[in-house]
Amino acid sequence: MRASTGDREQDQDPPASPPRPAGRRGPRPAGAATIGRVAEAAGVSRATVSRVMNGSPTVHPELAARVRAAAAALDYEPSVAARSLALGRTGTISLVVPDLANPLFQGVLRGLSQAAAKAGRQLLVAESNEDPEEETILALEARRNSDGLVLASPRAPGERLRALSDRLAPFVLVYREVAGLGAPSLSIDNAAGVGDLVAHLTGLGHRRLAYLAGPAGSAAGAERLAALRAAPGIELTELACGSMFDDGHAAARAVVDCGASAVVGFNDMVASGVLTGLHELGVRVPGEVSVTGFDDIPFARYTTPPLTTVSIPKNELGEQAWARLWALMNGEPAGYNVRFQPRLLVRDSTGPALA
Amino acid sequence: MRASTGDREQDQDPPASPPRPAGRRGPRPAGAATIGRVAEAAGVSRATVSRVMNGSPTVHPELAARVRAAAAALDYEPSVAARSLALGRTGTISLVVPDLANPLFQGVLRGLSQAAAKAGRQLLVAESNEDPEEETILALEARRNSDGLVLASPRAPGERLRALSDRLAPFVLVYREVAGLGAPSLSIDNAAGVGDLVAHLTGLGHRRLAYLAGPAGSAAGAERLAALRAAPGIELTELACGSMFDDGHAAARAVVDCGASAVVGFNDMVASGVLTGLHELGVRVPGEVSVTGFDDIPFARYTTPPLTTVSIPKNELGEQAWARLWALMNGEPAGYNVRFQPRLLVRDSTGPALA
DNA sequence: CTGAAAGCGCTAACAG
DNA sequence: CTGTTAGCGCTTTCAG
Repeated sequence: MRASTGDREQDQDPPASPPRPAGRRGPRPAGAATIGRVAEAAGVSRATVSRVMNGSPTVHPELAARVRAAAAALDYEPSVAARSLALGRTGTISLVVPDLANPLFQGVLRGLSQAAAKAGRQLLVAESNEDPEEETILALEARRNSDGLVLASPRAPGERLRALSDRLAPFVLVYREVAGLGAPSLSIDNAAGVGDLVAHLTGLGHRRLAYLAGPAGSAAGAERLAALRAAPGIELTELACGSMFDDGHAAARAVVDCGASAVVGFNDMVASGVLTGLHELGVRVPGEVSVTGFDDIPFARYTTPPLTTVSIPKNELGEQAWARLWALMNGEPAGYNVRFQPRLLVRDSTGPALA
Repeated sequence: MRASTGDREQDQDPPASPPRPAGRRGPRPAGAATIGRVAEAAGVSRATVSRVMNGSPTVHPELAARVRAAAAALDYEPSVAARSLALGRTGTISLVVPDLANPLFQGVLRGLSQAAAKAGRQLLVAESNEDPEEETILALEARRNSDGLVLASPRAPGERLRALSDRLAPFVLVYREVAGLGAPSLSIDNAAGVGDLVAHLTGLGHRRLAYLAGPAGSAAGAERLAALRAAPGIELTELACGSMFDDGHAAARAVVDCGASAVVGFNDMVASGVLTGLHELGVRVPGEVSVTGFDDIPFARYTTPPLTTVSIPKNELGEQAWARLWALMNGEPAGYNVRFQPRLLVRDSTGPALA
């Protein structure tokens, strides 16, 4: 990367829009239409308007038509707040994640967003910036503004989650399982994923593996490491590493030095980081060393060479979370926890070990 | 990409959580604490509790303490719905985008999310799946559940936006500018970006450029193409192309055939697609042909070679959108539109043209 | 500095 | 099938 140019921004166009009075009282833009006005205009009671607006079939067609006409004429839009108060629900659910830039959470965001939309529910989103304490606060807050919560909190102490459980309910936990929690959880079977990876690698003749360990706090990282340590028939070198591209990039040297024939990255970012690092060092992948990742982020298909990795159902986690939450919100039992089995995706970054 | 293994999912753990009654009335979990109960417990009026909860300084410290104690003892949490109804605002703003998987919108999502959080506001998110019609519906709906809206609607007809303007206000438009709209807009100066790119390329001696055109509907694409056509001193070949990696990948052949010494991608995805395609064809980048992208998505730093591209302030768009919206919500004038000037990022995918 | 009372806009029994 | 009547839980004048 060499240079860069360019200004920041630049104004233009004349201003507009008259300043409207700041602190009004009452929700509506001014003398906006209420159910009462519509009732009056249509010459019926508010109850009838309410029924029409909610599609009750027990209203005489003619009246219904009159009401609809009046509503349209007045540009009537029901007040969500009033509705929530009367109904006791908001029509909204919320999602709290550590980091919106992380593809893992983007996946559940998308899945959840679409599932919720399909059911006509709105979605509130909050991000904790990886702060577990903040996470629980946000969760509480988000929960109060909605009818249910999907929580991704990889690092908050289980104890705290259990303590908050009642106030968060109904909610479902994703990417994690906490013992004794009264909420369903959807998680990933990291051990199985690692198992598949190791089987693939040993099948190709690899014996000496290097592991690019992720950040210390990560529960997923711990599971993956444990599984690796427990894997039979391999000789493991653990290399400290973060979770980002640059961490993997920086580890390339150490990888070649340790003499491993295959390197297992904590996730796809560090894996593509080593990929680049190895390329720079003139080490051929998969010719001289094989590289694997974890997660199958969108980017993983497009590295050179395309990354062999373990795919986890990110979107599906979101969809399933919706299904669970929906059940919970309807008073159905939480049901069994589920642990998704990852899927090995063999691409071109792995090959036979040198004889 | 060769094989794949693995199951889908797998149950475990016994169930739990007693089914609670489905259709109750009233918001709270059951006989939850209301302001009234707290008042009673503290031996004061509801008005006083309200004052305390809202930090009014005009309450006797002792009373305040009693109230707080009672509230804590009862696990009191104010009803957001009731509050919204009485106050006339929800404490929430909303964001509507075509596609949550798009890095452009993820950027404004993050920027907006953080800015709103800093101000103690919640964020509602909705995604239209690229359907302009749906977009406006969602926008209306989202707006009703919040105090303000940030809308990214690259394809909805300007006419429709103008028509809806009143009902959407206060709102701000991002990545786009619509004439005669009563709302501020934050957009990108695509022509300037293209200008920088062309200057860079011609500076390196390139004369024959190929342009990988984006999808037809895109306003940004149109601006970029127009700027390219207007650029002096170059010979331009326009190649049909989409906006995805695979589109760029597929275009590699055509690029070499047309004899251009530099190829300008509609965005970073197609640019990295050609990068890969050219690599496969044995064409050296930037040795034989130079490649540029647009947007500076996170991935762009990590392609081989790293992509020369035009960076646009995605997060900042979100932050600024918040600032504008906040002003609007306080009855301040909409102010001038702003058009962000992109910044050329020269990395390693561009080099001198062959003599 | 505190309490009483009147809503915010909508829904849901319950009569008719 | 329609209207009347109570609220949902909180805020906010307005008196005291």
